[in-house]
Amino acid sequence: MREEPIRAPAGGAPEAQPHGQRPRARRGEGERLREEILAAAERLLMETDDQEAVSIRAVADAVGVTPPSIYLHFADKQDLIFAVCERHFQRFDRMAEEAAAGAADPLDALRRRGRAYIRFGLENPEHYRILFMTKPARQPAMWTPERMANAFAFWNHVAAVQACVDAGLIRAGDPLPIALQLWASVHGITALFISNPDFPWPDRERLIEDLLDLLVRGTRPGG
Amino acid sequence: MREEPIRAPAGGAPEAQPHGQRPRARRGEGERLREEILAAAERLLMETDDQEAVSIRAVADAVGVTPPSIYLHFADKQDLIFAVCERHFQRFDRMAEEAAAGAADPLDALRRRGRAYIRFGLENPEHYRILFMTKPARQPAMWTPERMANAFAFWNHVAAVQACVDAGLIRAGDPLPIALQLWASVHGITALFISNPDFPWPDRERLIEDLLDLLVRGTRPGG
DNA sequence: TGTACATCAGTGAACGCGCGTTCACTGATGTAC
DNA sequence: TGTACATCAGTGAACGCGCGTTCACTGATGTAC
Repeated sequence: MREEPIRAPAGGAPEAQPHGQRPRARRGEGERLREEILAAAERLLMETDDQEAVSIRAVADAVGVTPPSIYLHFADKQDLIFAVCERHFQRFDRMAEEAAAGAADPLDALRRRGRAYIRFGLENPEHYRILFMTKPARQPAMWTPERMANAFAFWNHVAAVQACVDAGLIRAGDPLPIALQLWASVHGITALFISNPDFPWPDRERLIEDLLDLLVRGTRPGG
Repeated sequence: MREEPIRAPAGGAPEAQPHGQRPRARRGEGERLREEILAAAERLLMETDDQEAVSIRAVADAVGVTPPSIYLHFADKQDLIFAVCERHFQRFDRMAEEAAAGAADPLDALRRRGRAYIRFGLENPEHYRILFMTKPARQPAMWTPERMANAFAFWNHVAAVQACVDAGLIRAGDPLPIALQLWASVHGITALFISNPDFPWPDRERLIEDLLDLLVRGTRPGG
């Protein structure tokens, strides 16, 4: 069942000529195309869950523009793909905050953040893979550690660890290494699930909760 | 500094004709080519640390054979690449056993195994990436969970956890979930280091040891 | 108010790319009788 | 002992592939004077 390449609706025109569907932006409004490209690429990535299906040509087609136009707004394909994922992950920050909102105490909040992290990764596996599992050689030049850290609200995570330390729920000390260790662990289970869905995992939810238990016990003070 | 494609030494012949370097195997000895292909591919993968550089053509050239010959022994490229990595990882089993050999107690042995796992992954990042971080769609058809589990001596790992349970060093219960949680965590830090070497990690060795500490504390009995 | 000019937002066509894989074939080796 | 035949271990040539990206160009919009 082959589908036609996705195109923007042709409006009211009964016979829309190729690429005529989209009116050229006025001067100073070139940024609008950037938004349309991001939206089209995001939709393609969600539909296919495969970054290779999000070709420059497919995105251009979806927007109603020719391929070279993409390069007016993005340095190359990886730059576009990462921008799409980065923008998508802005939702994670909000979700983590919401998850932590009803927490009984700082430790419970940290736990809920971890659960939200894993869940968000599993719900958006291709986005997750692109941002956190791409080999360095394929990362765009402008993909800095700071951008990556922001993508999953790393500093809020560190603050959540600090709150536990302040409340005496995690052994005293620099929260940064502990935050990194916890991140590594929840990344690990997320990444394994994503890359190896057919591994004979026991109940996933249970495994996640047990891992969170283990991590919480491991960070207890007075160890 | 471009290099010529790697070729097998031409022996003593002053003018070796193309593909004439390698004598055709006798009947029943076709398996020898399989070994030579694996060896050449392994060498290419080690030299380049990039599975895309290990092309069918490059491997065939290195062996002194034409590309279609590869398909006499491997279903496709992924099948070859995974076979190379799987074979390479057989060394890990031995390394883990050696690492555990001098342990003071079963918990120390488990810890040493974890350290060896991370180290082996970091020393062979492309192999590790291929076996444990490849997306399902790119895994060869015959890459089963059993083969993956064997690749990193999973059942020895489970036995090491069981030994801790038996010695009362890990809380009683099914060792399998605990083994999976520990695996996920050490995978996490390995994978993060591999995919994000430029992240501003604090001292890596320290971070690894701290994570292992955390995991050991988290599995303690009487929590 | 008119107009030469600059700039912006795109277009159209093509390049270059080596790659994985397939297909029909061959020449040497062994084997049945 | 000779020979027709089967089989094994390869070869040679080509297909198909859409892809990312670049380059020279254009037409509409705005602006200085």
